[in-house]
Amino acid sequence: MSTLQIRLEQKALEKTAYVLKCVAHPVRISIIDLLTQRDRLTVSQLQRVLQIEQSLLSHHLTNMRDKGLVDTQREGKNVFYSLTDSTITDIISCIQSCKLFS
Amino acid sequence: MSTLQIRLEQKALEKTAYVLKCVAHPVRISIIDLLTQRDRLTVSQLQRVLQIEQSLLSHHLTNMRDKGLVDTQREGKNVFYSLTDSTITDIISCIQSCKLFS
DNA sequence: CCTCTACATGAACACATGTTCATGTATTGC
DNA sequence: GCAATACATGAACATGTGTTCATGTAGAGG
Repeated sequence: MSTLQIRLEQKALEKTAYVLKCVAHPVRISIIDLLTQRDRLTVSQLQRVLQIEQSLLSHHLTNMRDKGLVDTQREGKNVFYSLTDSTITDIISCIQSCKLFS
Repeated sequence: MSTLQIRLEQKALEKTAYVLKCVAHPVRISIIDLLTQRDRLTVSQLQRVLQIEQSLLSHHLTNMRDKGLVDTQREGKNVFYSLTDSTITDIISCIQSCKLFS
């Protein structure tokens, strides 16, 4: 029997919690779900589906961008959002397969 | 091209966010990590490894219990904590394989 | 240059969360 | 019954988060 210890470094723990906290919101989970379906979407496109106030959506997107979850590209008047790391999707499907969450 | 829509029901979204929010904390991630290594652990055992105040740990554990992440069994003076759903572990390993989190 | 569209930002607020400290409760052994 | 161990709980506080509202900026078209 090996000694019991935390298998993650402090830094990794904090980063993980930091990013997970950002995922842990209904609107932001929806955004991730939508971005796995379309690769990239404008704010307006997201807003049409999510049916929330433009500024609220913008705050959420800025939040996700700050934490490195999404990237942006401006094209004319539009700003396209996309997932920086598509493996984030795995977390969503992982969650869905978890009885705890249903 | 199919129409764009959120593939999760509102209830599922909320439950997912609710539980994820609970996972998203360094101490609680550590607890999950430790409980995947040992199946069940007492508060004192956890405290020895985590090196945090007893009451703080207890609050975190109560929190996790309220949200259905862990179960408890009392045996004499000890209370054993265990994961209710071992698939929660998948989220942790999923996170670790995700570049975003390192 | 004006206006419209698309998006971002900042202040303000209500509310949730993390932590500490003090105290409470359950079980065991004497 | 008393003390010690193991754990839980509650109040209080600081800090963080989600949301709204008002306003700002950037690009396109006329």
